[in-house]
Amino acid sequence: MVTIKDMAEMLGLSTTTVSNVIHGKTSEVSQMTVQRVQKLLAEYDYVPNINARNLAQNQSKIIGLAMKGSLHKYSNMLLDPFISELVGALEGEIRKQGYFMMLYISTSIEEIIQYVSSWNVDGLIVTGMQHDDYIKIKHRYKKPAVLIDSYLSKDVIQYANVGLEDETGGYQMTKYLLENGHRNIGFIADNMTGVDYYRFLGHKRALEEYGLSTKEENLIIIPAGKMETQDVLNDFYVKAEKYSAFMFCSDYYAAIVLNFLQDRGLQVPEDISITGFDNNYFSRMVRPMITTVNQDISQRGKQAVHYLIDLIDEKVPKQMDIKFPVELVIRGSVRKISK
Amino acid sequence: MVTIKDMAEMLGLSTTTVSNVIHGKTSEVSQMTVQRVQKLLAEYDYVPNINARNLAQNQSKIIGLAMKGSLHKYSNMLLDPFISELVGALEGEIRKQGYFMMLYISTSIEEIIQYVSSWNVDGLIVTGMQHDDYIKIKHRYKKPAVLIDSYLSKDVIQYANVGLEDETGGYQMTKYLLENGHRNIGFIADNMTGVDYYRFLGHKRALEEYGLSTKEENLIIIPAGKMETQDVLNDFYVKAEKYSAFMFCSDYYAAIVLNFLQDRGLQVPEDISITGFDNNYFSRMVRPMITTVNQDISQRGKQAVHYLIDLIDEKVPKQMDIKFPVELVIRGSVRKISK
DNA sequence: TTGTATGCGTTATCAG
DNA sequence: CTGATAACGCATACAA
Repeated sequence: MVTIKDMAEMLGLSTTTVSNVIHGKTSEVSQMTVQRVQKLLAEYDYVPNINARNLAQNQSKIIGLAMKGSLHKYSNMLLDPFISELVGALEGEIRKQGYFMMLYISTSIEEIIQYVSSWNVDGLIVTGMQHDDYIKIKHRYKKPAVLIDSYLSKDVIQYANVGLEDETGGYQMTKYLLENGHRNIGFIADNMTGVDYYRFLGHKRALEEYGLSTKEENLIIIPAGKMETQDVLNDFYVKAEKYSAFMFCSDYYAAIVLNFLQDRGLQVPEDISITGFDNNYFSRMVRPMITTVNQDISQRGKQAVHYLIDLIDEKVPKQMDIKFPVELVIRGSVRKISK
Repeated sequence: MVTIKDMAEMLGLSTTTVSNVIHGKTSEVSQMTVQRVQKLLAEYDYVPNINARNLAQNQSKIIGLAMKGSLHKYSNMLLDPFISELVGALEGEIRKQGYFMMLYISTSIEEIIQYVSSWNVDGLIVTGMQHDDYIKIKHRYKKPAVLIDSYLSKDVIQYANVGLEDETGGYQMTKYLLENGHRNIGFIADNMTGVDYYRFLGHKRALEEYGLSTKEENLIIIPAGKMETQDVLNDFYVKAEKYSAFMFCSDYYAAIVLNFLQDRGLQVPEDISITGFDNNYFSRMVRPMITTVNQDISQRGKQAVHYLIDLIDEKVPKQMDIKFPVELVIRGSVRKISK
């Protein structure tokens, strides 16, 4: 590993001059030396030591991606296509902008904060976190951060968030079901915070427009990671009697249940209608394809990275809350009920 | 950001002593001071600066994951479930072992080498690379590396590889098809190097055991990224006439084609049999579920990380080539042809 | 146009 | 048991 000092000695120059050439500050160096230095640089495959550079400049060129892992610890979060698409999109954009991405997945916020501080991360993208967690982070991590899919109240804290029109998505999908004659709709989520809660609010609003109220029993919460268990799936088979449609908060869950029910002999949409959310390949891979709500994850990932870098460069206000649009994608998993 | 120096001053101690306490070298420090230091450490949320530590120790605690990206640059590699499961598994294990993962995806080996050297990465996991690329890396990166799914010749260079019984997988699947009466089998891959080539060799061996030879036209190579284009898919529809089975090198491709053909009115397996490779959720999500070859990606990822860390600790030989077993998973996408 | 000197935060050597 | 001091590689303010 050849260093600036090595080069300088070989050339009989100072490290300053070599460093200047490396950084293209050629206005301060004579043509001759520039050429001599560059030649040697290439010859020896000089590569800067990032640790040293970061230490000297008090930066890191790292953008951290903080994710609070789910509780069942044996899970691999990247199996969720929403997460993997997001991570891939973020990674690509971060590298394109000359930064590096480091993943900080942990069930403990404290641990995440430690890592992030330790690496002196220049900026943070935070996903899957709600109020309390984010307050904790803000308390100890003072550099820029951009949230993805968080719902916080502006009164409490300044934040930048790249979100989605979740409420609208829930509303549109429910309205579509209602228009198709459905009156007994089961709404399924694995939590009632953040994103899913707002989708539920949209659901509720649509029902109310039709003079219907949300019965408690129609809200079905399945703990994360339990959807693929036999008990839960069997229960859906039983419930399919009672409902005319199941409305899921993710294509993933929708696809699993759709397959299970059809394997058990029910027909979608003839016996039961099913809808998803996300429009990822799960919704396209099953038959019938699932009617769902489209969101452009890659676009949102890019936006988050851009905003974060602008924040790092102090070119942009600290408070920002953008909601990306959603769009109903009608496919074959919903039946039209005639009176 | 509080530093060791700050703490030392506050306590009227030297940085050495504080550093010793931090590292649990308490045998060299009096009980009293240990306690005083630890109290302050906790009080001020002391977090070490990793850049400084790495610089001083000439290490990084980073394990790099080098992936040569495919040529069509707008793609997000993590959309491939094989990649995302692998990345997730590696990430989890790396963190568990006290290291951090950094992703280096690029179409240019030179760029990857630069990044890796620059960050002074302690060890490298290399995936999707064949002979020439790896030689280049070895030439400039002198620290430990573990390959995943590479086929190199031992004569040329020492390497550690975590592979799969690809040849056996190709053999078993083909034999299964032959036993079920199939004689016109199309073998589909997106390249003929590495993994897919060995699967093909197994395919060939099984055919030969049955006294059949591999006709050139039965080997169908679809350029990566083209599988989902209409032209290619239509072509499979036409080809379905001629073959009784399509044997794919990945569940991903198998699932896409299976859905397309059924949407066009063919029946799987009645009209055409289809097999996959990997046993990931693509093979389970479609109907009929796809007969495939199982591999345990997470297990392999873990193994790779363990071996790499042992290599870093110099506990293990530099040459290693392990092949994980495969297993036929019989499901419903292959028809039995009676004479 | 080039060089000197210093600091970034930590670890490690060696002396007290 | 504790403390000076140097070293890691680079960037930069300031001098020459």
